[in-house]
Amino acid sequence: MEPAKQRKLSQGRKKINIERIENTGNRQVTFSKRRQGLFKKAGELTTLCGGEIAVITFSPGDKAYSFGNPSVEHVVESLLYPDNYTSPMQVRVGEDGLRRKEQQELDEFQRQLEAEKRRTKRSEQMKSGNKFWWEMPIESINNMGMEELEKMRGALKELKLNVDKKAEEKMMKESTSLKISLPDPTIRNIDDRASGE
Amino acid sequence: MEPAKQRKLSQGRKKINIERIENTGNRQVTFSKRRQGLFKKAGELTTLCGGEIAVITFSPGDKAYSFGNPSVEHVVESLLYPDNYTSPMQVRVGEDGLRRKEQQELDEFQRQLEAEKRRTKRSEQMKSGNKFWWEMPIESINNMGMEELEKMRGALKELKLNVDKKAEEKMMKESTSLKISLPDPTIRNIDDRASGE
DNA sequence: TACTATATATAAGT
DNA sequence: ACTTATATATAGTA
Repeated sequence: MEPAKQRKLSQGRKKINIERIENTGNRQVTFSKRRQGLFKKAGELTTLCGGEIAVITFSPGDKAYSFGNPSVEHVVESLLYPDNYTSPMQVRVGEDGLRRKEQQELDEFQRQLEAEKRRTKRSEQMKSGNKFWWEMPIESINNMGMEELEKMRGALKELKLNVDKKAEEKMMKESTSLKISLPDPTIRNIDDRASGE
Repeated sequence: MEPAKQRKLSQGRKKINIERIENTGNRQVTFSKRRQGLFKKAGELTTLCGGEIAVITFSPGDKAYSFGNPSVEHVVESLLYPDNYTSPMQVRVGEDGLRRKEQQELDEFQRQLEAEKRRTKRSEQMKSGNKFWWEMPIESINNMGMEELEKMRGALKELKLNVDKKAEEKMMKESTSLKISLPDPTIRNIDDRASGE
């Protein structure tokens, strides 16, 4: 009744050495599978142990994948800005219930932005240089839609005012004991070339 | 022939549900084991497939662990600044030779700043909602040192100019065919815990 | 920490 | 994408 069984359906998993897989197709498949496995484990780890985690990888094809709990950004910033420094991205909005809806729109938009940034292919070398969050890549501004641009514009204006104000306050307060001078000239130079004000 | 076997040396691995481990000691042990496993897998992935990877986790005790190839910083930056982006502070200082030196001082200083921040231990908070970084509240501005403040001020000004400019460009261009909406359906690879590609 | 029985991940093959 | 045999990871225990 039974048809002759073909020898073995599979030889099962074989042992492999941990070294670069030369076959391109194979490499991609393996990356895909293992990335999934890795993300799954990462998720399990946080669920089981309650820590935070971020995993970021670039595929051989240079595409970015990431997994994060609570979010990649959160974890990365926790690493970059330890201490009680309140992370700009994570600032509390709490008591002002009014903003919640707006908030969600923004979050959604942020996801888009991030995604868009990631979508682009990155180039080989990253010159040294350190970037701060408030040095937003011009590129991502280019990618913004009108609506978002306007929102940002308004917020930025307000923010700038606050910063200017604080800067001056501190300047007054610390001017006596301040030794460094991250001097105005430097900054003005930059202003100059852009604004011509 | 055999002496009575002591029950079993081990019942072996038991199945567990993926949910928070309440027992503290257990949780720590599990974190430790699984973190090791995760990092190992991460390493294998890059070796096998040649991509890049960064894994960052905070233990339940809030200690930071990370694994990266070639390095965490490299990968994180690749994610944040995909293209051959040059930060605003470094942009086009070229034509005016005079500014180069200042530029370098600034960069160096910034590096130090960042290093210093990293040294500190982070605290636990940041529970409630997020806002966009460009809607940074005053409280975090208050926490900034003078140097950082000044630097931010410069960058911010430039950023604002860029945004203003872009906003106006777009305004012109899109005023006829207003169809803002969030672009692009094709961003699958991010925040996509489960599915594969 | 070290051990082992078992749960899970996954290399090949289809 | 799906399957299967096997390699690996790991929960509970000593």
